[in-house]
Amino acid sequence: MGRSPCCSKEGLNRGAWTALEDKILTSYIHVHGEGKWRNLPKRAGLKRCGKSCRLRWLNYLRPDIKRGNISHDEEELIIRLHNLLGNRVRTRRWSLIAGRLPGRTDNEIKNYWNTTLGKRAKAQASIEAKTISTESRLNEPSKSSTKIEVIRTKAIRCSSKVMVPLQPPATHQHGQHHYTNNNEERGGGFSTIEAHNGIQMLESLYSDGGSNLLSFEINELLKSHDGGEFEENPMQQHFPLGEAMLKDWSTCHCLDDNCATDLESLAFLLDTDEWP
DNA sequence: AACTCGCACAACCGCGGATGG
DNA sequence: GCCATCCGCGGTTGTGCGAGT
Repeated sequence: MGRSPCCSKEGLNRGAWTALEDKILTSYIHVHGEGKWRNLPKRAGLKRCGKSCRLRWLNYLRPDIKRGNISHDEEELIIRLHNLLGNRVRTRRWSLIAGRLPGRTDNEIKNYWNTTLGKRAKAQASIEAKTISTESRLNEPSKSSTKIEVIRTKAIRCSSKVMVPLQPPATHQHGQHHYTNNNEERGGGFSTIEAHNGIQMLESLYSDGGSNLLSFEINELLKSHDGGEFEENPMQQHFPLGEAMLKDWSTCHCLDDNCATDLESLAFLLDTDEWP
């Protein structure tokens, strides 16, 4: 049977939107409101696909869109919510996260995760893998003859030299894309990876003592998932957010600016090429 | 100055759920 | 219940821009 395409692609504009197209779309929506995306281009006189119009409006033209860099608070919220929702396959993950961040779009958050936070997650995963590999090698010297592929990373050397604070890590410079709390730092203080299921995560969210997550719609989250059970989340290995960590974060004493100094030095160690 | 590379973000694409006839 | 259509989501791609060489 197959699906018919959302629109004929012939004769339609593609790529970047022009100022005139933006103006036409904005004016049309102001008059007629959102919705009916399929017919909107024809009615508005735009040579665009309806989906393209919808995307342009939702991600860029909407008046309540908040432009600018993701703040530290927003970033933490994204991470926490991603850990909560990241294992939920096709259950409006990004849109749910975006719903907790006024003025932010799901596309923006998704991009931010893919470009920034996701990389930190991967880096963290490599650190953990290397740490586990090293520890197991030390614990089992008789197996030294076995060829184990070890990826040498700067980070693992760092983890062996720098005692990672028990406190959760500090903040970054706002608005400059100058982050000092990359994920290596964030996860480094936890030598073990706590595997939480979603309910535990939710409980920890509710115990966070004052953040706006207190108003998190647990039922809304659960009702869209069959039985409310969470699958195993590989990302939780990347962001080992234990309950204690979440609680510590919620108290926000970790967010003092003066905490950033140690983490900046840690970041320097992670970045340096002087490791053998 | 010219070129390369990496990053950030806007936009596109395909799929699945919801809905109505 | 079946089918067609619309809407919305996540994954991916394309592109502009700044930094580095």
